[in-house]
Amino acid sequence: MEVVMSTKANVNLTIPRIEKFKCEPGKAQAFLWDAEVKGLGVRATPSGSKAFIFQSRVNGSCCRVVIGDVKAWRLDVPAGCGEPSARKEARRLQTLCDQGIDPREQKAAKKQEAEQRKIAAMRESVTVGELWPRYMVSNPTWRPRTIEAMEKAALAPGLTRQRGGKPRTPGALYALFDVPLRELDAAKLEEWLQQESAIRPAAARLAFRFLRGFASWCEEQDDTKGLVDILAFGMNRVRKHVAKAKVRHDCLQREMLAAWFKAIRQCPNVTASAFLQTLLLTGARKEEIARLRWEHISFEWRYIHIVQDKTSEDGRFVPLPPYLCALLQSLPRINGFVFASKQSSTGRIRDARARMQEAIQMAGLPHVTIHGLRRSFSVLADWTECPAGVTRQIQGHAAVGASEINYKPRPLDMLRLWHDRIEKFILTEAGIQQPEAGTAAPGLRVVA
DNA sequence: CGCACTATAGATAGGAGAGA
DNA sequence: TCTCTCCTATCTATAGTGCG
Repeated sequence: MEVVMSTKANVNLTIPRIEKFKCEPGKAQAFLWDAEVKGLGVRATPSGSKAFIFQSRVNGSCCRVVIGDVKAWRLDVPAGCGEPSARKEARRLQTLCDQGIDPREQKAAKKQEAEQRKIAAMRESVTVGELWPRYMVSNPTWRPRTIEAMEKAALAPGLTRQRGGKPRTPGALYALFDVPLRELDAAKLEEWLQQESAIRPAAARLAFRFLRGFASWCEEQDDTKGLVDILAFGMNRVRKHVAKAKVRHDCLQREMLAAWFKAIRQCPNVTASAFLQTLLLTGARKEEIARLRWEHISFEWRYIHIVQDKTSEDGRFVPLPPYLCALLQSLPRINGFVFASKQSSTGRIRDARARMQEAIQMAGLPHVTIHGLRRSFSVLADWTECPAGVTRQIQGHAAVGASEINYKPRPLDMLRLWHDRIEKFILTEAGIQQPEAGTAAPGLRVVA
């Protein structure tokens, strides 16, 4: 684009002249050029703003640069004075142009430099807590449960419990929120882990994993790359402060079955009683059973359809052995849930631990958790010499080993054969009168 | 193939609160 | 009063993955 030069004769710029100078009505802009310094001028616009500009040619093309507002810049300063002025600036720009340097490029370069300095300053000081919110929204594949756990790890102090009014304890990660990313090194991690592991080892372990994920993410971001000492997370001196996960082994052994069944069958809460027995007799996960609906059970074909979770997946089909079949059939139909509760907001059983403990106590047994019932199923199944793969499939474990990973799911009939045996074994050990071994359901092959 | 490790999902424990 | 829910803190289990 060609720059139109002013037709007006150059005048000696003075402060009064600049003040009087105005953009004529109807014109977009007006120029007043200095006679003393070549290229220096004042540009007025209809709105009344006036700025010193510099206009010249560099490498054959026009070049106009805004020096600044006339109110901000002085026209001239006495010789030898260090202060900046419009005339000085224009002379400087002219020398650049004479050298073939485009002042606009120089300006852009300076601007970029300033931005880089700003980023550098940010990098110097940005803290874990400042970046954490960005990290939290960075991965849309995280499930709600994961996000909840991460939020809890990052929980700030000052909140009150919804029940009881006590203060909530801050998350294990929160202690690091003030730490600049640059200072998140092995020593810092060690110090933090030592403190947190002493109070709540498992929570600290979880928080450490979240932090590690966060650190990898920081490495992937352009503006935070290279700030975290990512190797520190793998160092032995750090990792030795991460507590090992403990493994639970509590389980009902065969010789405990009689006492446990006797106690649990006396439980006045028939729903809780049936729920706990179902857990033992299917080896399923607590929540899988708790969310069972009547339409998931076929008494005709004797199977239970265990739905994966609310998301999708069609889950798995497990057999419904005779005793369990009769037990579930006897339950009252209160709502859509097999293990219904009138009090629960979800409409289904929430927590059967109290009944479990009661039974354990009544039976004089050692402590067994509800998840222990799931463990018990596979231990008890071993007594029937049921193939491990069958037990895993009934329980919904992942397939193990190459032969099973590419496996063809066993037909429900085969599972039923074993499942009936397992149930029979458990009930015999428990000394329970068993229902007539009625007609087995016709072969229903389900390719799940 | 087996193991170790990470990421994700879910369970246990304790206790306050509320309804029958 | 009893029994169950449900909130919170804490811990464990399982799937997925990479490596020797």
